[in-house]
Amino acid sequence: MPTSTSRLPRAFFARATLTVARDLLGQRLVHVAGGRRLAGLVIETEAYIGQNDQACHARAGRTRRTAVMYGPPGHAYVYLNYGIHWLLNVVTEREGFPAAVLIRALLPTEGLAVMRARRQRPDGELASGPGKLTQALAIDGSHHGVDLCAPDAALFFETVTQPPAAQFLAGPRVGLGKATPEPWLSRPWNFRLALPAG
DNA sequence: GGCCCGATACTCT
DNA sequence: GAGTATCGGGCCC
Repeated sequence: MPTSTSRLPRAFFARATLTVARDLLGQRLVHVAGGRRLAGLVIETEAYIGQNDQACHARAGRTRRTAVMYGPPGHAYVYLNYGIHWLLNVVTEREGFPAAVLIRALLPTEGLAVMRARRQRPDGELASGPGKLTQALAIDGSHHGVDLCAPDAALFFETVTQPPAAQFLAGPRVGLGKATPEPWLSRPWNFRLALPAG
């Protein structure tokens, strides 16, 4: 039972990326697909901040793929990784500055039956990774560039007034290739909630 | 439980 | 043509 139905406004995303990444933990990502709510609490995020960040896709400047990251905050930056997996990010900071938060894991809360059918995996692996959660919530390239703050958006974040009891952890970003130089490789820009039993 | 490795397609050099 | 913000199967403890 949702404790609130208010959506995270654009002002939430128009802040420092590290702040947004931390504050997104415990909030709810919702995709209304086929008339059903597919939703989960955000339990892991990762920040990618600006052209100087050598792990950020915008490190080579503005290209066709990264143009969305230079746009207004609150929009979805979705891209295909390894030719197989869609990864969902939310654009942050002011328009013109390329930065985003990667949503890396969710705790599924609504639409479990749909997610199980889509994933064909144990419940603990429905959305426990960036490629897994997009498959579970039916998020793909068609969502690239969509405004998550639009009143009629089918994909959006909801405010959770009672986040789950969990320990907050920060650590280095995951999955960066060896090509990523220091200090960017070890910046603790990965944030997660360690839930008691999982 | 762990490690290794192939899949697969898109972006930019 | 190389590299990639991953996943899951196969294999071996």
